[in-house]
Amino acid sequence: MRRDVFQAIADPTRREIINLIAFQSLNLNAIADHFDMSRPAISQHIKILNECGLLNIRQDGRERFCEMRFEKLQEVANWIARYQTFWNNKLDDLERHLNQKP
Amino acid sequence: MRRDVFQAIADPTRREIINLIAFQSLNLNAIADHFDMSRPAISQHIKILNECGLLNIRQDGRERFCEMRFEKLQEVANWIARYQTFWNNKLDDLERHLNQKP
DNA sequence: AACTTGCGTAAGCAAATACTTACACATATA
DNA sequence: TATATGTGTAAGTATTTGCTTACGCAAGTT
Repeated sequence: MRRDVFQAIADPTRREIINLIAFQSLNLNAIADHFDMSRPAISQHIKILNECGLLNIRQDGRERFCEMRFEKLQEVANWIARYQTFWNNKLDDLERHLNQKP
Repeated sequence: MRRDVFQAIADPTRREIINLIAFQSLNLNAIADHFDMSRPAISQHIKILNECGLLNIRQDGRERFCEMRFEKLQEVANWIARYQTFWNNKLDDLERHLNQKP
């Protein structure tokens, strides 16, 4: 059972959940209300997001509030950024080449 | 059968392939040599990467060279950037708060 | 104390995934 | 022409995934 960020954000439902809690923390039922899916299904998705560090769960009485953790998403951004730099330079070179006076 | 970038980069082997061709285009066998896996397996991974637009295939005689296409990876970066902005502001606010003179 | 609410988890299941081997086929080389 | 090389694809398979329903349990409410 792989459990990394790339795997976690591969699922559209989980990306939706991230989108929901990114700007406000919500409890599990509030999240589940947004989906045409059983509550346990959402519970399992949240478990996965939690296990790979994309969210924190704050217990408040019988409710559990999901709070986004951005650092892990940043890891993905960093992975992409490696190529981004190289690619931007390549595009710059191309542009310079095209702008060369004949 | 879903076929989007998030799904494509979820697999570690495919991320490795991206890493290999990001800086130099390689033919299929050259890519397959890097893995403890059958050539057809790699062929299938490349098919997926191709179908979701992460690479181009340039035919040269009997060889097929895989060339990275960065734009699709950029889509993932953009998705993350939405939260990045929000999150950075939050961190800035926190920092300002901590730096406040008492 | 009984009931409601919010949730986790187990069991079951269909579909997807990531491989394998076997084969086909075009392109180069002898 | 015969052979080697580079590759795609089909079929088979074990494992993983994403759901479901059923149940249990602790925290609040009556």
